[in-house]
Amino acid sequence: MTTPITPDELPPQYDAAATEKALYAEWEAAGVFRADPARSDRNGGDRTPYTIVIPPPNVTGVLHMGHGLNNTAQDVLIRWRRMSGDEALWVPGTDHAGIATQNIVEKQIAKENLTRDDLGRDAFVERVKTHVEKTGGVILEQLRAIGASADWTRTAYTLSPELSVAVREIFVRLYDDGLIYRGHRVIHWCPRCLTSLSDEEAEFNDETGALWHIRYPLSDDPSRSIEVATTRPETMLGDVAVAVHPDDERYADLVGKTVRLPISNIDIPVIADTYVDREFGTGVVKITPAHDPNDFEVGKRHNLTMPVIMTPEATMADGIDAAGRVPADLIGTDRFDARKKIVKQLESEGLLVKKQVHQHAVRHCYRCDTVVEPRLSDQWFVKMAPLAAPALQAVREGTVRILPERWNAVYVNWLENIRDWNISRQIWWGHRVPVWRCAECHFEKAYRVDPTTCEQCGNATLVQDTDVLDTWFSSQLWPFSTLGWPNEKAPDLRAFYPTDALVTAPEILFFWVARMIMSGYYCMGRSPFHTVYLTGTVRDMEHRKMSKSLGNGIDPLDVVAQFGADAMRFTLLQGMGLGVDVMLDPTDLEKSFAPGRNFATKLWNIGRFLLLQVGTDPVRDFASLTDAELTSVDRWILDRLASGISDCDAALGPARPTGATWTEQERTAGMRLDAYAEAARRFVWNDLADWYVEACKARLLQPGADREVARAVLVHVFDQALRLLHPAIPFITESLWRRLPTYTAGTFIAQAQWPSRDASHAGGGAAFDLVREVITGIRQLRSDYGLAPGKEVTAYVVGPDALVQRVLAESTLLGRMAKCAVTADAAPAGPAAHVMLGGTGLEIVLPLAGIVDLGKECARIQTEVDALDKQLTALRGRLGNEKFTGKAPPELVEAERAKEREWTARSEQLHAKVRSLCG
RNA sequence: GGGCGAAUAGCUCAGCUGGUUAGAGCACCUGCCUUACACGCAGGGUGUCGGGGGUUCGAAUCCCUCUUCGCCCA
Repeated sequence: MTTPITPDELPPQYDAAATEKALYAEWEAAGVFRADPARSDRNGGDRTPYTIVIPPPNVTGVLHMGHGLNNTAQDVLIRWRRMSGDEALWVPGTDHAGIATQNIVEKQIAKENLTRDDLGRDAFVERVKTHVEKTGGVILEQLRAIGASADWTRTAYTLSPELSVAVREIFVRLYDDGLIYRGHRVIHWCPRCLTSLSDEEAEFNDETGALWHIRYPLSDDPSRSIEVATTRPETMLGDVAVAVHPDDERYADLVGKTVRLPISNIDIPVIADTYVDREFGTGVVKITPAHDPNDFEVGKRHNLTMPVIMTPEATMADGIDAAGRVPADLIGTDRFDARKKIVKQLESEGLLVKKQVHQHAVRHCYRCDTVVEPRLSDQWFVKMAPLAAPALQAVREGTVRILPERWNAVYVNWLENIRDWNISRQIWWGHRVPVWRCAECHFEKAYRVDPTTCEQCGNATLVQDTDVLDTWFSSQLWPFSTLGWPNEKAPDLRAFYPTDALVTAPEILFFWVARMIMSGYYCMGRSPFHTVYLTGTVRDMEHRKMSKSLGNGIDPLDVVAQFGADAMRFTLLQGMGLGVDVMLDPTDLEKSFAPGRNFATKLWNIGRFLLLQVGTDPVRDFASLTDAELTSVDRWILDRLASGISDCDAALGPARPTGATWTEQERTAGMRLDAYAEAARRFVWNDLADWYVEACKARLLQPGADREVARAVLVHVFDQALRLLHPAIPFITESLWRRLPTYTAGTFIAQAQWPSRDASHAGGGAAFDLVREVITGIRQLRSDYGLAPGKEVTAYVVGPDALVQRVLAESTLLGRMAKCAVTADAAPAGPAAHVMLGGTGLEIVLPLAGIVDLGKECARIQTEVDALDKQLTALRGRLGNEKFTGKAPPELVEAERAKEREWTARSEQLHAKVRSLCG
């Protein structure tokens, strides 16, 4: 049963707003996106699973164009595999985003003049929970608007009870394996967020700063001094030594003596350590063990004290081991103000030698952009080297491939030099570190279930660690925690792990991707996926990354509202070359999304034509058509369809490695989403619309057997085209597909079979290709000679009889598409324009008395033959060169010979024409 | 400072392991509202393949070098 079509129902412009929401609701209600673990062949089913886990957006986030790009890519893959018969699962969900979410709520309560300490831990966490419940998940709703075909029944959340169990489980395992430990060292500290950060969370920014050269007088001889250089003078209050290189003769006699630390006025030793770079600055380094990671190492080697001279908020204060170091007038001063004051004081005391402009990289908090302060503290760390080993091997041996390929080296380099991961954060929003310590006997242990009494001394005096875990500690489990881990028997886990492709931005290769691979091996013994596809970045016309702070973003929902989700998706796909950034103009959405919008409309109108012309009457079963019934145009479009399908398949696949690891060839194959979009577009627009639909118009007007053949082929080809395009353009394809006469009620194109190449039609297009050349040739002449578009002309076809007949057989088409009658009669004498068909001997003569100027026609052909002869001369030169014929591959030489024969024939044909025309 | 990548049409990019008359989309130029579509149709390529050198019968493609830009890491 099909819905009757009225022209009103199909306006010339597709109305996205009226269609998309309703269609999406239908898909969801029908469970089209729901995966069933029982159908996975890993659970005894008959389908190969194909799984993607979404990079979970921040729970309070809103959709931006980066999400649009990323999720369009994932949706194309998942829809493609779903149609290909895989048990396709796309797991959606959100990340609790510890620091980011806590920051938002802290800002909120700041408006009420409250701090989190005013509320207290429990009340604050409740407050964040409430906020998340209210605003969280908006982004998942927005993903539906762009057509994301995720299985919403499996929506996950990194802070859900289920995933919290997973976090506890891996923590305890790592702890019991000795891979989680408490470390006392200098870490990156954000004085605004008041938490430590991992190395990855403290991002480098290149900045122009200053290098101050400061004189530290010798204690026993203030007339002599040693000069140090620093970019952070305020830290000198925490200096415990100055260091020189042991082989540096300049300072050899000073090692062992002490110098007087200015401002604080205490004596500190001069020590020798190979850490010092003799070439940098003065070759003397001040050692501040509590406020610099390198100095910390030096301090440990030399058994130095480690005074902390700042508060967590980075104001100056006497902290641990720092009594008497910070002068009274600096206490409570912000670090940067203190820097100015200290420089000023040094200057007035004549201890400032000079100030140099200095380019250096300064670490900033990735969440609030505050300058990170290195700070000595106790933190929990994960020992990474043992975890990194299998993850490194996975990429090296090709179990996991990273696309674009160049990221492989970046990944390998990072893992080879991996450092332990600081996982504790001094915030409240997140998974609390599951370690309890006994206040009585100090026994300490990590627990899966909250303990009540100390297992060593039996006292009920256990206190839980107050830190929470890095958000990425829970995200690293995402590919298996979302599937039911740690329950190894969970049906989803068995059915869908390992997953297949991971699609994300290169920025989080280390934050997230590498850690998922490591934890995948640690917890599951296998890599969580075999393909990492790193998308490009969405940028504006000045190539700046789109961002909230720059205000150069584009809201995907605006684009959906104006042009439809299909138009947005297609535009993004076209720009999505492997590793290529996508440029869009936030000030001109019309221009930016015109390509997708135009194609969406084109597709809609092909459908409109077809539905209105073919009608709703039953069509013949395509399979029942005999070869004899098909016309040359039918054979041509079926040939083109076969190529189109191959092109799409080659661009997208292979979906997975054929063996346990990717072969050299497979490793870089597929995932060319732009090539897929272009191949499908080219087939639909340039082949189907421009030629086949035009060629069918006359056939559809004439009732009879051929009309039924045309209807059947048209419907079949369009059905196949819609399927090819569905992953890219889900909404329009679905709404057109259900209106086809072949539609079965209750079915969805989203679940229809992906087209497979029908080789029986391959190569069947040659006959019609000749006709296309004739039409194109005539159109060129018409254009060259400025014939009015409506002006009918007569073409006289000259040449080999078989070819002449072939052209005459398509006279209706030539009349329609070239406004040209054809005849085999002898052309009348007089000026005429000519089309010579490459090497076939076929010639089309258009007598155009009064229009064609003999001189111009002569010159036109002369130009053509000159260009050809130039190429032909080069070609003959090559073929005459024995070094070429001797060394080049034989098949190439043969191809060149064939080309020479063809060009020669054509050249002769043209030369003959020139002789007859130009005398 | 270390490593990696890129430079091809006005713009964004394809051109894989050397061999096609160097391509696509957008933009642009010319002519058309040919009843599916002007968000369209027909025709048009507008290029010193960043500069210089080398290897080769043959280089956009490989090597060296310079210039410019980008990314990752410290």
